[in-house]
Amino acid sequence: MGITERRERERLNIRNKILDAARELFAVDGYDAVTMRRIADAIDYSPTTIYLYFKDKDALIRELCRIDGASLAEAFQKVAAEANPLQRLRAIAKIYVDFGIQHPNHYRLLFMTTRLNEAEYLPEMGHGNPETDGYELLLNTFNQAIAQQLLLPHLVDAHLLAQAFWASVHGIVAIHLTIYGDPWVEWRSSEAITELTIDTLLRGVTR
Amino acid sequence: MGITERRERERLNIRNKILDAARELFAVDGYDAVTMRRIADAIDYSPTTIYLYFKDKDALIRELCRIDGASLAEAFQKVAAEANPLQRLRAIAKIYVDFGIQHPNHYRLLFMTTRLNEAEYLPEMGHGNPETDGYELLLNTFNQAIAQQLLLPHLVDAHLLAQAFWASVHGIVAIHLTIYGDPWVEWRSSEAITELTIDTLLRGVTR
DNA sequence: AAATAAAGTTAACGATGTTAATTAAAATAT
DNA sequence: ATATTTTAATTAACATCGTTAACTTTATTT
Repeated sequence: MGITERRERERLNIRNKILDAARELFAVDGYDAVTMRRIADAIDYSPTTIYLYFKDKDALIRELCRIDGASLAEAFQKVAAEANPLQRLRAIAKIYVDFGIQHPNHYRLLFMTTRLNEAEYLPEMGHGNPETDGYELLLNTFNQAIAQQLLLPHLVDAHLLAQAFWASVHGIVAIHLTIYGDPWVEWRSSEAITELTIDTLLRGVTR
Repeated sequence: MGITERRERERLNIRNKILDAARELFAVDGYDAVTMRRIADAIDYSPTTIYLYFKDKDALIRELCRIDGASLAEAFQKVAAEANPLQRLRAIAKIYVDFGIQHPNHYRLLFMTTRLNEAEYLPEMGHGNPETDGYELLLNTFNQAIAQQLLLPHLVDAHLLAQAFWASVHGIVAIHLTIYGDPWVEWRSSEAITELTIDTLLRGVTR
């Protein structure tokens, strides 16, 4: 059955060519700059061919971000080895902010847009996914911090803690990707903001 | 000269009708749902008439948000009366989050999109503008907190403090307007997240 | 009443995502 | 080997969008 295998291989090949062409446009100029016709031009296929490999533009770019988000998921995996929960929180924040700043358009799609049909994406939301993995890691870390009695005694809800922590770090990235640079603010560096935020949060949450 | 006055009045009238029609579409369904043709339909004018009153769609909706953002600017004005800087920070955060949750599409445009031609909008960025006013208020508040020696002695940069604070609060809203509700997270209420965040930040920043 | 200025409309352009109908290519069956 | 069927890809077209240019109507001024 080498014949169906080859076809599968060819199919995957074209699919990857589409993804690569889309990535080049997307990473630099964002969602709107990726048009079906420009992708098609880049790979010398007709625009409609893309629909044989992806349901629509949204599915294509979501897949792109899911794949490229693996680097974030990996970084999260690595940092899971850090024994000290509080140190791990620091590392998570840093990883997260770095990813957002270095992959602005990926970040925008992953964390700054509403998924229109949530139910459709639920199946892919298992392990290996940067969104779910990141939250899981954060949750575990806070649970351990609670278990090790590092936090103030009234702080017992790991979900609440994780979501507050996430919101703060997300805010740093989100601001960096939108209003950062607007001339009516004397901006400090995102690194400085991150550092102050983490210091403050950890100080505010520990005994 | 009652004639030019009346014309001015009529002109303003139509302008407002455009804004009202646009607001109805925008507030409920967001930027993309506002099309020139739908606005035109709603007010019984041709689509191109709108261009006699606004440079383009972006200018129209930005003006809309500037106007409606006045409620936020006013709320900020009121809270400026609060004497205690730390209490004022609490109030600012609450006002900010409330506005974002109650006017999601306005918030999206004001704080979650990049202004394409920054320079063009600089003139309107004076007083009465929710963005600049809010930041100014935040900055003043931190400066007072520093002056009153309420903060840790090494915290002397009001800009840095304001930006970190803003980022955290913005993150709460931003998450609420995008991934909040995604079923792979056991969400806590935005009020709870806000409260924990403010408590933690204030505890982390004060002596 | 004629000339001028202003306001508004119609028609059209160039994009975009996407679907339906059609053709080309490849694999399978006779 | 040839005919048939399945698969892959393309062409043509649609609906919608923001926007511009040319034209028409209405109001004001001379």
